[in-house]
Amino acid sequence: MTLRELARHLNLSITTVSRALAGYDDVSEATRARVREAAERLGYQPNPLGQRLRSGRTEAIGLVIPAAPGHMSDPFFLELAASLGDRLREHGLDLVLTSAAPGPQEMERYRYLVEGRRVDGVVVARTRRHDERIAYLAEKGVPFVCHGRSETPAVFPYIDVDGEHGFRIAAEHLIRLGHRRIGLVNSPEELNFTHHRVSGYRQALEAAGIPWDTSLIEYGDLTEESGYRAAKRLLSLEEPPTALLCANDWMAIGAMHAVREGGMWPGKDVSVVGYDDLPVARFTDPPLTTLRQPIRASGARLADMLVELMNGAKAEALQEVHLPELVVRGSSGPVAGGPPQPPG
Amino acid sequence: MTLRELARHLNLSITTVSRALAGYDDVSEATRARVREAAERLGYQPNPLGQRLRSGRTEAIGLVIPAAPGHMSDPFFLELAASLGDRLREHGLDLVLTSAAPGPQEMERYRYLVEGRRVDGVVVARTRRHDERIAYLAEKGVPFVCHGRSETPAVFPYIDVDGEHGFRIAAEHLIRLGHRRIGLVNSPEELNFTHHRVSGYRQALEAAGIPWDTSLIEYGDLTEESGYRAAKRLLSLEEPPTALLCANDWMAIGAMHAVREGGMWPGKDVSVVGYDDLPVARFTDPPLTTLRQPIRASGARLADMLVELMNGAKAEALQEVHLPELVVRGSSGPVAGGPPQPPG
DNA sequence: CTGTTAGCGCCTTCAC
DNA sequence: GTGAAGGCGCTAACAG
Repeated sequence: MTLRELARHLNLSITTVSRALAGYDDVSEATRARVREAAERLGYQPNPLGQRLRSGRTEAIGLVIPAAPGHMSDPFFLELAASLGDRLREHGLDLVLTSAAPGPQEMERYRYLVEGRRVDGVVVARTRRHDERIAYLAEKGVPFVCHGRSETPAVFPYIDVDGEHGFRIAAEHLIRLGHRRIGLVNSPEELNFTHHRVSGYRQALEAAGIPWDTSLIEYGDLTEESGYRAAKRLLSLEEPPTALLCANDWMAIGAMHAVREGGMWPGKDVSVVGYDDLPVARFTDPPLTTLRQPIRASGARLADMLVELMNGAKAEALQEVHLPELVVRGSSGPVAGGPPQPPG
Repeated sequence: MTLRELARHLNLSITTVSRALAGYDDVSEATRARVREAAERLGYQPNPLGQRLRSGRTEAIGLVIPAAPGHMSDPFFLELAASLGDRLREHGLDLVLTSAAPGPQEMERYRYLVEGRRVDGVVVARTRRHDERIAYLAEKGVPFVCHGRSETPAVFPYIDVDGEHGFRIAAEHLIRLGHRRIGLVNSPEELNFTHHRVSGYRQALEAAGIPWDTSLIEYGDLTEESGYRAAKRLLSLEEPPTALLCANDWMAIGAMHAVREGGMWPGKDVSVVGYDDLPVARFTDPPLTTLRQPIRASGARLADMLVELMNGAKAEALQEVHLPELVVRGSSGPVAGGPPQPPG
């Protein structure tokens, strides 16, 4: 059922039908009613292909998940994608999804979306400190919004969670429990939030007069496995930490496993703190102390921001930083008499 | 840069340029070379909007994740979506993603995609025994493929994992370890795989001469929370099970938590088995015995199937059932002397 | 108030 | 080997 067919049924011109349905006020109420009724009855739906060619807009937004398949156990991205997709649909936009591990292939995906004119805008997730994607999109002048800030020189809308605040309150929490050797199971250095978090951690240490010790920092790639390995390394130090601050819940779960393997108890011998408050965090043993981020709300807000941007809003006015909230559970507890024995 | 502009640059007609680029052989090699070079140099890319209107195809495939935002911690869907998206792109198709909890809103999403002509085909995930979505798509004649079978009367391509086999070998494993009271932390009854799995479980019991006891079956909704609750109920039976077979890893994690809370040890007092082999399964304490499904490969294969279907392949020829593999870890072990004491 | 006309960018008969 | 013309479905400027 096309506009033309509908018009023929009604003995009207295509134009009139189009305008009647679009709600123009230069069409008589009688005609409009007749058109509406017929459209309803015959199940007319405008063909988006025609509308899109006409308007030059694809009515689609792109999202490239920055992880290779097989390494995306992170529900974070699913929540983000789903909430984005849902809210975008309310704005009449489709969400087009692909994935690619950071690197040349990832940039190729962006070029495909942008230069192949497959989307009107883009959402960038998990920003990096120096972010090629942002530089590219800014240069091309494509509307885009980011989950996370970046030091890449460009002005763009973003939502971020204040990782500095997060790690500061988490470290303060541990310090209050008596911990003075707090290991960091850190995220990759290239990620933008890594720096904010480290600096929050540092602030808490300084305020408590605890010396800065780089041997207490180990890096992982946000997977359980990498958290496990990083924790292993930290726990085998001569003077091991009594607490582990981890950059996400997955690494915290890996870290707890390492603690267990060392014959110690998370929350008793070694405290462990995560980040994200995934649903699973309530069900680990012991349940995980962690920082809660509002993922779902962020997705919806990012969708709104992108629409506002495309409608001409200023990027400067579309920048938000939210505070994470510390959720204390059993995996963090008072420091034990002395530091725990190293494993083995 | 449009075809017309490119043609003008070359002093050629649009037709010739179009055909030169499309590889028709009725264009001279010299012209073709000239056209190719200019297209390259000027960065010509065909506008998909024009192609789509012309061909009547949207070049997009829809996926509606059957879960409300906030309840989709299931990395399964992310893996599926990402692997689908990547492979579809190789076929020149975009993946359009939304989500909706099963129910009227979900059907509305499908209608939006299909009747709104926003996609050429659809992927249905987590099929249900009687599946409205399948009935709808079959009736509309839209090309679609499913992850999972269904009893809904329709012939369609699918990939499924043999849950009957899975739960049978898992139950056999537990029986070999001496368990005779094996509780089921089951998935929702409306899901198609639930029945296959229960029947595999039943077969194993029968083969071992263990009587069927419906009080050992509790239902959850695949979240940790529901697994926790179901396990609580089972463990508070007068004669509690010594092993818990769970329909996915999340519920298994919830179940292990319940076991712990009852002062018992997963893998010692009560064995726990999951399903999916999520990355996290290696890092729980104890690590989780579970059934491994090839999710990533399934996504890619589903994309291929859908393309084949749209190219005229018979649906009957596109139906595959894969075998899951039992991965034995520490959460399952020999039955303890007697049944464990109920908690509290 | 309604209809005619044109054009978005592409592809594909058909004619030369 | 190449060009002209038409049309996919829609909207909007412009007449009447």
